[in-house]
Amino acid sequence: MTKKTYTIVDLANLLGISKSTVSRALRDQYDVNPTTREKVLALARSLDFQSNHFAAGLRGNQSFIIGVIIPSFSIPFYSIALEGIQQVASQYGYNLIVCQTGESFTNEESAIRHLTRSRVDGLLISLSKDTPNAQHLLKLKQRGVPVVLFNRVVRDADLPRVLIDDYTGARDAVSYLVGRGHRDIAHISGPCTLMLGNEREQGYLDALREAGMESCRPLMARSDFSIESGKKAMLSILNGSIKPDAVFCVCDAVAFGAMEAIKGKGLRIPDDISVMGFTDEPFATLVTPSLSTVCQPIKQIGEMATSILLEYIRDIRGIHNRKEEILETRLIIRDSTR
Amino acid sequence: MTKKTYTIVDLANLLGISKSTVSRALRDQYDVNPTTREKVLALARSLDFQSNHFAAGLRGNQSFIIGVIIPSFSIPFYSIALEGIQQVASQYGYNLIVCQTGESFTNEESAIRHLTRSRVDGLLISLSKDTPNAQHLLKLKQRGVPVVLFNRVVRDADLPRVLIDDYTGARDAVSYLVGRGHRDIAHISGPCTLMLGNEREQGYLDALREAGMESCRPLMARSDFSIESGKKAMLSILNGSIKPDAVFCVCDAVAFGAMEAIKGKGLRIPDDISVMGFTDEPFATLVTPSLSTVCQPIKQIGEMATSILLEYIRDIRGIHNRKEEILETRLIIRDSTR
DNA sequence: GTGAAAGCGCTAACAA
DNA sequence: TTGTTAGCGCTTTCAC
Repeated sequence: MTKKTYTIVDLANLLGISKSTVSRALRDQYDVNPTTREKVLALARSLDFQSNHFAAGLRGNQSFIIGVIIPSFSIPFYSIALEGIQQVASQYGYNLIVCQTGESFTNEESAIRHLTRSRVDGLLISLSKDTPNAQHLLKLKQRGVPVVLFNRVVRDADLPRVLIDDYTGARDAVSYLVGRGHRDIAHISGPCTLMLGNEREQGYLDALREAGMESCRPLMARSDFSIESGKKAMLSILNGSIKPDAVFCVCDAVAFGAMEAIKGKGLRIPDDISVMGFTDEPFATLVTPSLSTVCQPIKQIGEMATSILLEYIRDIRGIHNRKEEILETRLIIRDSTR
Repeated sequence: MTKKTYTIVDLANLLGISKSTVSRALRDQYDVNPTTREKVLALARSLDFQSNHFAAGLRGNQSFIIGVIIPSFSIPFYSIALEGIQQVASQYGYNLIVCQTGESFTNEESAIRHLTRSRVDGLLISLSKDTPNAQHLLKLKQRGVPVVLFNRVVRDADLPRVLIDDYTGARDAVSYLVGRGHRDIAHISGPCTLMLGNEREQGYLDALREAGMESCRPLMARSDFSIESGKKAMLSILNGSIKPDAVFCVCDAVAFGAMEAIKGKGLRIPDDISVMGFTDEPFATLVTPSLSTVCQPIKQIGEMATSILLEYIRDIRGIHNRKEEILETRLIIRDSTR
């Protein structure tokens, strides 16, 4: 029933030559008689022959697969980053196996185990919000598995990584709010384990300090990266002792949640409270009012992380020659800030 | 530098037994002396041994990989479906290689070639909007590659598939609008090649007919699945000879675009025009006003497609015993309809 | 209960 | 330029 899938031995027998010659002809990289090569190629085409990637990989001790670990498919940032990752990967003949952790450290660890067992040639990782430290990553490093981190890292993760300048992005955003006359600027920050959360918070604090303003507890709340938690955090600020006239959120999703909370209280955006997000996901333009935010070059982050990983894998760059790439952000003002 | 990765031969040598025994012990599925097994397992644990998936696959002629082809990571439907797919796949020890076509038929064909070359054990496919027919899929079928289609199919695709009842979903939605007193209901439909577009359009037409209303050209426009095209289509309707008091859109993204167009014209939603979407993506609740829509069990679609594919792969169901699964939708009324 | 040996499909010395 | 041969790491007869 099932049509047989051909092997190079089949081709060799059909042509009355050896399988080595077939193998060589197929990869045109060796001295093969042009006539022979043509015959092989023609037969391969007509039989729709596809050489077995895995057998080749087993032999050459590589799988041509890159493992990607992300917190969730449903975070638009990762959808877009994945497009960049896939583009570069497939350009070099690599496939992707993508695992999502659902923001759980345990799942992250098992994903790593899973992928190394599948003998991926390298790993692209964006940490879960629950990941407390980089122990599991350092183990990978010791084992010599090429790893590049992107977007979400923890402080002690001494591995190649592609990040954005979270600190400056946040400081610029808050400075902008200050410049527009806001006095009581609230901040909803991210999980304290991830560097991105700390950096953005520090940017917020420094922007206030530079303006001679005090930061104060009642205007600060912590969330994760979900809409729901953004809503809750905003509510707690709104119910606090000081009424904010602006809020800077650790990410767009949290900003969306904050907007819901603000509207729910019958307050107007931006008249009563300005809202500033971070990332510039596609939906930032679609909410009402459209969201002012700090734009990240998302796709480029994915592309760059992949390029660097491929440099390690293809041994262009020594594995212990750690590389860090910091990309710039850009402030985008829309209608949620006055 | 790089720590060696161990093989079963290493374990065997270390323990002074044969690699066959190690192999058997590791898979606890054969008669192995409990003591021996314990020794093997203990050593494997302490060495952090991970058996080579591909070598096993090469031997057993399977890769434990499922290929997934989707139009784009950035369509929320697929992010969610992917979660369901991954959940079921990993439960059975399968990995996912995901390719996106970017809505291009050419890319779809090359993704298929790519994945079969990688010897995936089966394929989960949702067609691109440009795919004109099912020729390429039938070729897969002839080659005996297990394939399950989901969500987006073309009419002549005689393969196992998981769909929703697009027709009924659409008819119910439009009937609801009729029942709420709307008289001039517009429709923005999808690409005419995909069944989903035709079915939803037919549901729209039949709902009107049942109510004794005429459908008319000026109230119908075609789009793809993008926000931009939804906006453009809505604009063309708005500039037409008949002013609609409601619009039923082929999907949520198109509805978001339509909402932008309507607002841009200074019209109010739902007071002047009601808007109805299809799918119930997460952002349906976040736009203003929140979007009334037809809810699909997205994650369940992914889970079910994967379960069925696995049945074929694991030969529980004969490959020529085609199976079609049609899931129900549910109308969700929010604030975009009056 | 365990070992020896063959073989999955491919690549890469090494010979010819 | 081509063929022979060994072997990647694993599973699975077939003996013992």
